[in-house]
Amino acid sequence: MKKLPRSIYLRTTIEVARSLIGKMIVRRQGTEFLLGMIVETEAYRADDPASHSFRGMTERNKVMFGNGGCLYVYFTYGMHYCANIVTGAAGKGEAVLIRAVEPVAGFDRMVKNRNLGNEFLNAKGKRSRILTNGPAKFAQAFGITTKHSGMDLLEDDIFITNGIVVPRSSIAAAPRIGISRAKEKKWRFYLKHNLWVSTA
DNA sequence: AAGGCGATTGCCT
DNA sequence: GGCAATCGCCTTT
Repeated sequence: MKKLPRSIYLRTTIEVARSLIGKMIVRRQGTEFLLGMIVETEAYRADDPASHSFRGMTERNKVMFGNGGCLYVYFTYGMHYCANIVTGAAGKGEAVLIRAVEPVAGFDRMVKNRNLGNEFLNAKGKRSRILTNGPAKFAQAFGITTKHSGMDLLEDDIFITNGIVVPRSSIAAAPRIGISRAKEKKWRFYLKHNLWVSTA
């Protein structure tokens, strides 16, 4: 499968967030490949009080100000990692948070990465939702930590390819989750009726 | 130098 | 539905 070109990530952040729904994120762990279909994203703009970049560049968020198409991973609540795709040209300070994916391949490895019990192996439907139905759950299932922050998605460890074609009418726009500012902005996008969406 | 809090999760009631 | 866990970063003294 072919990686999405850099130009995809250089469009407006809202457009990137919406168009990533249905795309496939691929993680190579040694000889294993983990695949997930992106089903939920959130856009964070530079002029957005809810964005880490709102008050300018800091040691934590400097990756957000790099070139579009790189990974920005941050650590929060003393225990969780969240993964974002940097958007726009270098210096802009915008990104798209990956909030949820539907597991497509590497299910057993995801179970191990999440430290879940054997009862989840080969789990189907509702029982497996908990694998990747939230930003920190996705990051943990895919083995993504701050060590990967700054990686380029046009390289071979973590990248994104075309997935399924999703009609615009199948994508919902809603307020973002877990923020205290700019709550009214409908910059969360998700695949309607999908079981792995965090609020499903 | 210190205090508050977070783009969350999982457990408990 | 409510709340503890847990710590690095950012803001304020």
